[in-house]
Amino acid sequence: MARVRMSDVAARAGVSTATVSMVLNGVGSTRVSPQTQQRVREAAEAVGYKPNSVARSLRTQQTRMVGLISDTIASTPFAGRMLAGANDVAREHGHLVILVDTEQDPDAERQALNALSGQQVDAMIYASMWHRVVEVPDGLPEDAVLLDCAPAAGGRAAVVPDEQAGGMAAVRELVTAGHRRIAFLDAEERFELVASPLRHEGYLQVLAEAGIEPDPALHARAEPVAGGGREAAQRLLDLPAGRAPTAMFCFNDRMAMGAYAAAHRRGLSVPGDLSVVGYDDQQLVAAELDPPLTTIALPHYEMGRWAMEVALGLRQADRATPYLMPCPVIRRASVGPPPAAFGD
Amino acid sequence: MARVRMSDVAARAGVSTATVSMVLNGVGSTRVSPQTQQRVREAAEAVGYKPNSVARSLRTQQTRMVGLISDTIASTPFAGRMLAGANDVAREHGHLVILVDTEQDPDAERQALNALSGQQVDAMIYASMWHRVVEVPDGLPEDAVLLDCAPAAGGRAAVVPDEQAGGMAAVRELVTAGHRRIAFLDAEERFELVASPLRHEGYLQVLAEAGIEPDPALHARAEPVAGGGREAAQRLLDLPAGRAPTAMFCFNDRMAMGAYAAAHRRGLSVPGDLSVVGYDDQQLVAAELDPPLTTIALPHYEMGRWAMEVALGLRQADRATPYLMPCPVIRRASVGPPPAAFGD
DNA sequence: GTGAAAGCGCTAACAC
DNA sequence: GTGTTAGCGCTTTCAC
Repeated sequence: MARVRMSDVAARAGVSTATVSMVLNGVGSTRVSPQTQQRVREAAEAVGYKPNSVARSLRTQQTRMVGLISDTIASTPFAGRMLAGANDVAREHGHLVILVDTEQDPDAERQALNALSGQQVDAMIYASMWHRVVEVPDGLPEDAVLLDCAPAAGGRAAVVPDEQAGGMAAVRELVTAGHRRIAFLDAEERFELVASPLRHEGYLQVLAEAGIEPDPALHARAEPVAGGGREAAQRLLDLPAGRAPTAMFCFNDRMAMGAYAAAHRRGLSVPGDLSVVGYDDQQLVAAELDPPLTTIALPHYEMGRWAMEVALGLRQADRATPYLMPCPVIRRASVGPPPAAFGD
Repeated sequence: MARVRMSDVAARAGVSTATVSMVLNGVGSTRVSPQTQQRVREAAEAVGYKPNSVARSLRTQQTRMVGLISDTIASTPFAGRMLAGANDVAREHGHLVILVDTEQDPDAERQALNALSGQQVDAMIYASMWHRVVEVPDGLPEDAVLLDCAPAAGGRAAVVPDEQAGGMAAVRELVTAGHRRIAFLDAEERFELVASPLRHEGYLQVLAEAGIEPDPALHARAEPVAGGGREAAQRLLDLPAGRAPTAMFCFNDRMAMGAYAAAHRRGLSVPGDLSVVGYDDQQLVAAELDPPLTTIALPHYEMGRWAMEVALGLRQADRATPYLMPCPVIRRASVGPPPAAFGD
């Protein structure tokens, strides 16, 4: 079954292809008579006409496709939400997204850039699967939008999570519950996570607001995984009574998972004896922990939407500094008042 | 900066566009003189020529793009691996993938199908983000490949995990370690997971091979999440000594996480007192548990590759029955011999 | 060994 | 109101 073309519709309706084109694109609504329009539509329906977007793209010079280059779609559970956000906006506006995963290979990146520009995509998004600062590859169009990463050199539309505000929100949960000895289980510096100093800054700021003197002993660092969190938490819990924390703000949910383990090992209950706040809102971890973890969500879906909106010109972006997307707090059950013994 | 076309290269090299086309596509290598080829290549380089694939596609009637329709990319941590597999193969063969997420909305599905066929994609993959049986939407091309789902009506190329073999492998781990009282923490029937009866079948089969009489009391069902796993495990552990299991094969890693919790609550250690095997190999759960969980991996990456290979015609598929992709066992540290008390 | 010319399926000036 | 026509940028016969 050969594809039916516009000329087939035109022939059947007894009009020219120009007329068919106008009618089907709603352009000549005022110019073409209603009867003709009717006839054209019926003919199109009858022969099962489907426009060929390749031909249209060649003619109009726009493809209604946007390229999305990502460094590693596979290894992060967040990728999906980001793609979903971008995808939704694209679909809402009649666009398709071409996904290319470069796996952090500069070669693949160049190739992808070439392929996409050859494909004449209308816009491009360059996405990182975790918040970082990137060296923008040359060849990336000026108007490409950076998603979950900030350009080392600046001057580009970009969106990243507002980590500092997120850190503040996390610590506020704890301060509000009455805690004064609040630890920060941070990632080790060698991981070079841009979120790390930002969240720490937020932590310090809220302590200051609350008039709490930050205790350097309460700023622990470890590998940002469950095991690291457990070790760090154990060290903290080993502090002499009165100096030990009654609450922990963890760099991520996995470390929080470790903090739970450390507490349980010494017979402490969460949140009875120890309150815990995580970061990331990783479904598989945060929601399944017992008790469910209060945490700060990374706004991946929203960032995906934002990036696509800017890419499609639906929204203006300030190229001077990345847009900071708020990180909402997800209240579950791991925060409570400090135990009476440490009450004051 | 206007795009440079083939005619620009031709002009600069002093040849016709036909010649440029041949040279750049390596078609006329025998026909065009080496000198001319050289000149053309230099000219192309000099003016920074990038072929316009839209025009090429219109002419050649193939776009080197494959459409990948998925039902929910967002909500599963596995989506990424599947996409990565498909993407890798596509890239290895000079293709691009257009990703469309329909969020299980039949309307969006129809739209996506239309958009992709209008886009003249060379092939199509229809992916489910968890193993199920699907009603294939009409309009899906005959030669589309189903990924992680089986067509209700049959007759299509499809790939799904070999759940039964996976179940067998899991239970074999336990039998080999010396266990005879092995429980299966299954998902409740209301979830209608096609994997569930298949894994159960594998479980029964290995018990039979090992000459172990299956005890219906050891086939527990619960919601396939951590909480469900914990409850089911508790019930099992409540069985009178001698009837209680020394090992548990859990429908998924989250339930296994619950089984750990149940064991810990009653002071049992894993794997000292209780051996546990999961399913899925969810990185954030399986690897971070303490001790790390022995589990069966879902071969998402491989299935993604397989689907793309079939889609691109690099591999033949039997349309009569879905291809069963093996699920490898991932040995970590949650399996050991049964405790001496229950030794025999 | 190279070029001229037709045409992929569509849109948009411009005629009438 | 509707049709004619000229391309969009490329590939590919066919002529020379």
